[in-house]
Amino acid sequence: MDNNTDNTKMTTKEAIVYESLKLFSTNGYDAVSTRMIAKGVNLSDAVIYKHFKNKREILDTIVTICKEKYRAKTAAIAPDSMDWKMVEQICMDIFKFQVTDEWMVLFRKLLTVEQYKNPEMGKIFREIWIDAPLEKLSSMFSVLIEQGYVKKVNPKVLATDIYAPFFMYRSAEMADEEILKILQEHVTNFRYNAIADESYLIMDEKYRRK
Amino acid sequence: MDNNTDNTKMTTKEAIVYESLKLFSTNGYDAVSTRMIAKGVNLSDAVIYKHFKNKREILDTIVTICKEKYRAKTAAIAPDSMDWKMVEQICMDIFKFQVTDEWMVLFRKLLTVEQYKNPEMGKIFREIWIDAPLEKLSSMFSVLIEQGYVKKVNPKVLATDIYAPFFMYRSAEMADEEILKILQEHVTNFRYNAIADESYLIMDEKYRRK
DNA sequence: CATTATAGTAAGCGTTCGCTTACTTGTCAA
DNA sequence: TTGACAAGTAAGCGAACGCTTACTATAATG
Repeated sequence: MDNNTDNTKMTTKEAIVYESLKLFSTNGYDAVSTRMIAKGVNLSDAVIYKHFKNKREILDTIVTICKEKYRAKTAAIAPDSMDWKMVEQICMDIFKFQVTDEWMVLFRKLLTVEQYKNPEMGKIFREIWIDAPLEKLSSMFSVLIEQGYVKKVNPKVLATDIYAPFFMYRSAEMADEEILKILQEHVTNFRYNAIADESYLIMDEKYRRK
Repeated sequence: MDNNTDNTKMTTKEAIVYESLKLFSTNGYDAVSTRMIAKGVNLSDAVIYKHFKNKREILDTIVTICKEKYRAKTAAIAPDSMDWKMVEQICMDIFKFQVTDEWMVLFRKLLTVEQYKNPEMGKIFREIWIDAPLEKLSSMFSVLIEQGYVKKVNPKVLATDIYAPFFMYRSAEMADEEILKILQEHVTNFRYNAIADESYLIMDEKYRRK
């Protein structure tokens, strides 16, 4: 499937990048030595410098690759309709991608532990995990409000309200079933509060209130 | 006022702890050398080992001190009444404490960057910044629901909904006025959605709906 | 006044760091 | 066949690491 996690099919350079991402994301950039990385890919540490001019270039390569993976994935999330189901769909797509894709999970951890030391990392962290999701949801709510589906509330507030719990529980590495249950309840409750006119939903059994 | 930030009145040991906290919280434990700490307090690096048996003990001391500061502060937050005003009060008290108190800000950053490397740090991070606030708010909502003030919704969902935005924006180091405005709107909107019977609020001009 | 403990320093120990050098091996086109 | 080159290794460089030692100044105590 995903050859990024299948070490046997990776080139040495790819293996170094992947191993470095794994180590950097839990230990932080400075706490990981080039010898640790080399050991992880069963090579001499000198071979790293055949593929990268220095340690920093490994980190830069990671950032470039992960930003591109993020860009490609989020570009694919294009709403083809604009109703409540789509909001739920977008929410779940974003969340699943952020929690399922191993590179994204590791990249988020890396950005988390490097955000204060490295301002560029902090900027990327905010863009990817806060600003972009809020903006996307915000613009969706704007349309839904205009169409009369959602109550007239500041769309950024709505975006914040629905997204923040995902952000919080995800940061906590607690994505077990109890959390998913709470998040599901949260979305249901949010829908109940936000929707102005549910007649356009009543067609779908799934959304019918008890 | 707070002698923790007044270096002139600190003992050498206190100065070392404070300087270490500042450095650890932005750079991470491993990326900070004992020589950097010593330079920060204008002393020879050897003097650190007159006060601490090793580098790790500085970190342990920081954790002990900050956990105690946290415990003392949150123990002081005891609701004397149980109405909506109190919920807002608790929310704001927790938030202000978490954003204003310099030791808590630095400690939160430290836990953030060390949470994956050090499981104990991860545990403390979740306890202080997620579990404890959710539990506190949750129990308050339970009472308010029982009293009929708040709609019958899972109290943990309510706690999540009101607290998560504070968590998210705070993690992002974005506590500027625009964020505070959004958070204020968020609380207002939450109140509007959650309250079952607003007659007990109507006495207070502040809460009267337009 | 002599003693003792505390808080500081300069120097340096052994180890690990990022990185380089000199060298070997395998591959593949001319 | 050979020659060029990419991909690997062992060894080691200078610097920085955590930490120790030997020593000094100061202040309190018997």
